[in-house]
Amino acid sequence: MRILQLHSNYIEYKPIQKEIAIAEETDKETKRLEEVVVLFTAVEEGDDETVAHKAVDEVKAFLEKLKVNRILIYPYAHLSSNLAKPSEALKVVKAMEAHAKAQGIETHRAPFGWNKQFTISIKGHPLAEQSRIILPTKAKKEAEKVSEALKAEEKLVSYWYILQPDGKMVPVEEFNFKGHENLEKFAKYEISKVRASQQMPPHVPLMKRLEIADYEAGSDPGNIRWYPKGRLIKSLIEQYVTAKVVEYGAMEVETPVMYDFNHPSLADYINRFPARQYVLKSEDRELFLRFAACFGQFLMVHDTQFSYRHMPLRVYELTRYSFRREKSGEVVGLRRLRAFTMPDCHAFCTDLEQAKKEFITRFKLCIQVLEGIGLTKDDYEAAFRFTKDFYEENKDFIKSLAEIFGKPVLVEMWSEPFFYFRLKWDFNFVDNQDKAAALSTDQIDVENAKRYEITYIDEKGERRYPLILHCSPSGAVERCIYALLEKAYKQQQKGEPPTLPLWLSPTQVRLIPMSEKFLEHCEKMAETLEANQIRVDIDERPLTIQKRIREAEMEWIPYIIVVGEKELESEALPVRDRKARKIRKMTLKELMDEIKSQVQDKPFRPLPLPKHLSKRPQFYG
RNA sequence: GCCUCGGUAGCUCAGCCUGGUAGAGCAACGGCCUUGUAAGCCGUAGGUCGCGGGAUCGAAGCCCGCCCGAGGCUCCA
Repeated sequence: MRILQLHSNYIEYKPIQKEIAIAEETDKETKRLEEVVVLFTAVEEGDDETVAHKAVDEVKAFLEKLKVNRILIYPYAHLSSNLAKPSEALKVVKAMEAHAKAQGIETHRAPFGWNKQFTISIKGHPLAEQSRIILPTKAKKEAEKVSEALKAEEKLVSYWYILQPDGKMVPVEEFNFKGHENLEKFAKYEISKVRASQQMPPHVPLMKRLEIADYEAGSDPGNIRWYPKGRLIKSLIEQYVTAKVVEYGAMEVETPVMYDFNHPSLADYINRFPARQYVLKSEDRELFLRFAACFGQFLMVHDTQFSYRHMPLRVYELTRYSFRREKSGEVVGLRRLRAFTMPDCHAFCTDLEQAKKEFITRFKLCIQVLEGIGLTKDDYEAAFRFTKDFYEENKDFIKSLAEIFGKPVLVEMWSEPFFYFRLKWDFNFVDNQDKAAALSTDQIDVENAKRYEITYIDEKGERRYPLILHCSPSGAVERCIYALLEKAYKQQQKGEPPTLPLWLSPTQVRLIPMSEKFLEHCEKMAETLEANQIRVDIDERPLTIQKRIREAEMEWIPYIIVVGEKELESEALPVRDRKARKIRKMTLKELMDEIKSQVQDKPFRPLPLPKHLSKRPQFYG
């Protein structure tokens, strides 16, 4: 809303003719007001009652200064190029009038929708002429864009159970959680939303101190800056997940990050997905940033020729980025971001039988992927979510999933379908604040093929709609890193040294020469290690050994070797092994074999920083 | 988004209540030390006290608004 506020000796105005259909009724008499503050007001798109109140409140504060208590609200479109619809504008203007009257201000209002003639005399004092811009509080503006799914979710009724590996389903309040403390925390988090956090999430100081990632104040909250070490870790996980999904049989593609809000299939889908979007304007279009890879892939497959012979048809994209405009109070560290990297893999299946089979393949794939990243079943809990109907018809199938998982699973059952899927599972990491965050997930989608007009040709030559499985095999990559850091912190709380998996450690081996004399020997060792695809660096700074050891330990470096006189003479190196918490005598060859055996099936990238510590900048602290 | 708390040197923080010359440790930089497995010593430099406004002779400090972060609420594919 824009207001031109004029402290006037008098104003005279006269309605001449109606400009729009919804113009208010009025007589065409000349009106005159004296000693009045005139508010020429333009109502803009997105303005609402709250804005009207805010505007009046601001004006009121001003009136008190001027010691005036008479206003004229004068609708005046020419102040803005982004006007609200007349019907909305009239509502807002009326809200201003009502609120001003309620505040005890003598309030007059010129009719809305008329072409008017006016004469005004403005007082000359410094405060007589002012302009104001009142913006809607963000909440209100967003409320207009909240999807139907979000609204539906508010009304959603869930029934909670624990599904045991043997297939028995027990109401959650009857389940004995002994030995399943993590599941208990997860269930509480999901159901009662109770949590007892006194501290800030430990991964946040860790991600900063380890120079992995940090907040970027120059962006929107939840958009993260990645330092070289973090970029390496993230990149390795990205490569790993992609390799596993390709191995499973998916075709990797790339699709746009932004889409037309008014595209018919998309607009409809957005309303079935419980998330908020970033919206941006470009020329006359309203675009939104994707929150998953579904759009691009569906639009692509819509144009694809395929039959039952090609199915299940598997399409994959690593979205860098997916955007979700989470509530600001929810965005935290690497747990919940507004821009994140998510592998998203869809499988188009002929029928429920094929979908179920594929679902099981992917379920196993996800367990494997997380394991590779460094998260075992002990680190996360599973939730299965489905409609009652689906469960009744597919009991054995759901039981078989629980059996594969091998641990009790939290079940959320809905009496009616609210979303576009009928069955969904997710793996959830429970962190040091007892909060849960979903990692891998898969869903059976029964709606979107129709919505996007995706069809395949069946054995009889007829067009049919496939079922679509949506899977993120690892969940957001940032969230995996969050889970690894939180897990490391848990280790530390138990008195163990915190570690990252060896294949993700930015430095795998650090060499510390006793003095310059031994630098050359270190260089040779480093060359050998590098030739074997091991990330090695050399701390040749003129600091004490103790200090350099300490810093290497604080960086969580898995292997540290001090090189001095003895190492020139002997093959046996004193390797400080972080995990074993001791110095192990071994040859370089033995060390290399040990490392290779641990990282063999994982991708490799070279050291992301200068090899020599003396050449290395400090990104944080 | 709401409520509460916080934002002071690159980092961690003191100073704020009770207004009057901006502090420490770590890091950086310069030097000494030449080191055998988690902090050696001395020195130098480093600050729009988050941003904007207000009251005051005078603001890091008091008042108001905004931005960012944290905890809680809410929400969570």
